[in-house]
Amino acid sequence: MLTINDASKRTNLPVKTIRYYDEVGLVLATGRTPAGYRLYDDRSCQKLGFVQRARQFNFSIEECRELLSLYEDHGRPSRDVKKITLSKLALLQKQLDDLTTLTLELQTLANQCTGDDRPDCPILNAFSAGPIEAKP
Amino acid sequence: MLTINDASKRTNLPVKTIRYYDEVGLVLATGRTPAGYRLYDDRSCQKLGFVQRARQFNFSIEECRELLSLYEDHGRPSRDVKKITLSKLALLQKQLDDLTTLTLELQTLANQCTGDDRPDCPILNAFSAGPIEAKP
DNA sequence: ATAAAGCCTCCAGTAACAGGAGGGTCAACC
DNA sequence: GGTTGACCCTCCTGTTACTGGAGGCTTTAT
Repeated sequence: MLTINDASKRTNLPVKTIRYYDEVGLVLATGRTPAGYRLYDDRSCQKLGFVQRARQFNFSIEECRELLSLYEDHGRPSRDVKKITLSKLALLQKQLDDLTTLTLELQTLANQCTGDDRPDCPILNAFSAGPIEAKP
Repeated sequence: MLTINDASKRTNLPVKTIRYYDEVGLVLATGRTPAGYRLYDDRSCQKLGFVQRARQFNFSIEECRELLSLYEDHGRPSRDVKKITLSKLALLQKQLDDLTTLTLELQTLANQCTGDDRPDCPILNAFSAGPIEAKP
């Protein structure tokens, strides 16, 4: 059995985060010492790692909870997991598109700006006037 | 002079948001009626629009404050604005890269998953095992 | 006169933790 | 046996940029 610090070292998750996951019931501590110290075993460390990777994929805590329960249930059809994943993927795709547009527009503005002592600035002009048209 | 509702209609910002910007001192109401109603003029509406567009470019409230003060100061060198913009651009680029990698990896996993009744699922396997290698 | 719409302030909640205060516990060392 | 130092605990606050709602004026229209 590992202390929270050992579990932290094994998973590379901050102690605070592990405590938080316990608090919200996402990954519960396996047990407690008589003094109240949290204890973790291999299985719970594995779950912590699972959550960590899912979080890196932008899955929310609630989505992680869902994935984890599917992960725990060995009879579940892979269809369920794929469905969640695909909807998350669609969301990521939209974020990606938005961010790309944003970056392009801002880049256009930065290119147009001389960046010298003169006060005239296309960036501020664009912000004060309205939506931006990016030139290719 | 416009009421907060009129300003909201003109800028397409929610009333709550305009009130919030006043509260944090980002765009102050021009004045108040004897009854305490906020009033906005053309200039403040223009500032609201400015902030709205800057926010769409992922500038934080604090960054908006900075940009707004540069915007207000007509003698400022465009260098200052460009500097802020470029550092923001670098940040956006990193977000973009991360998101791209993420999307690719998740897509790879989704493709590998049959999504049927069988319980075997590459997505969950990957999450439980460790980092993912995307196959081209 | 009254009803509806609009305005106000203040409070709570959101996501996912991070930081810190105040205090108990454990192992080692002298 | 005492004491340091590293850990651990809970509880509280703060973060970002709002959103929603309660309770209560004010204005406008009928």
